Amino acid sequence: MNPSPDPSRLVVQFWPVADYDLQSTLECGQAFRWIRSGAGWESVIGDRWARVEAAPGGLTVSWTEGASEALWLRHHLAAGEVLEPILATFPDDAPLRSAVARCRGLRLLRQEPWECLASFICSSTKQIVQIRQIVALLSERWGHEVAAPPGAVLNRAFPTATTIASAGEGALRDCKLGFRAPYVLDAACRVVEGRLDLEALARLDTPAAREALMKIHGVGRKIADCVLLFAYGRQDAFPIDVWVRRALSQLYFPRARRVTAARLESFSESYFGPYSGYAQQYLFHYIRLEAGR
DNA sequence: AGCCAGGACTAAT
DNA sequence: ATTAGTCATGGC
Repeated sequence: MNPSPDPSRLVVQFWPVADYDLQSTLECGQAFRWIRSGAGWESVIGDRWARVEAAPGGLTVSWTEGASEALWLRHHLAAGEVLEPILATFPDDAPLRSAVARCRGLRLLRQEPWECLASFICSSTKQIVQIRQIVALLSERWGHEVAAPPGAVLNRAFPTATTIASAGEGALRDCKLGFRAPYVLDAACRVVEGRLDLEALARLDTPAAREALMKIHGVGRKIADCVLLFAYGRQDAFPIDVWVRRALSQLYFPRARRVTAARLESFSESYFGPYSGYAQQYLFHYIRLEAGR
């Protein structure tokens, strides 16, 4: 069953794209399966291997299947999106000016809903390095092999809901999911049994889709918003985690002793505009970069 | 060694 | 409607 990798089918293209900060985009904590590979990164998107490297004026991209255009990869990377008008909608304030100055070109990826959902259920009270490790373990043990060139750093897809559902809780705990194991299992069972239709979510409005996601055990407001933003392109979704809460409190309510979650939520809904989710990701990445210095 | 991590759930006010 | 305790596990 080994889809024998055929190096001759490796396609390499240069894509001209303005305003693309590849490192910020792939390492800002929105996705967990882009792995460093020399001067670039590798991943498996759906069931296709891909590699990306920053180049002057754009991206050098390679893949192994479907020789012509790789629209799936262009879509995932948001390489056709024009960033300037999005950034122009941000409020003109000091925090966002600093954030954009620091990581202009950061883009929101468009991820597979199931992988995104399962990954973010695993994210609860975990550091990003650990989430990446969990996702790698799950994929190595339970993902099916995909065609990849010799020497590729990874060659397995993220496991399907069907596979996870049949894997069992113990097998998931072996991948270091801890107390999140039954949550991911529950989500997988819902998908397999048709009680959760991830494709149908795309046709719901954002509040209805959020409500449906939050019915899954282990999915609260924050994780639901991550899935809405990173998988369904709902750029008005605004995930508030510990870092964003810290950023909003310090940068926008510096005098307040304590800011409630409800206050931050209503502020985020009214202040940041139609691309608030984009602004959120700039603030998230920015404050983490600052904290790491 | 102790605190924190892209939280959510439950039980108790 | 808020609040404390609990859940695994590892980085720093």
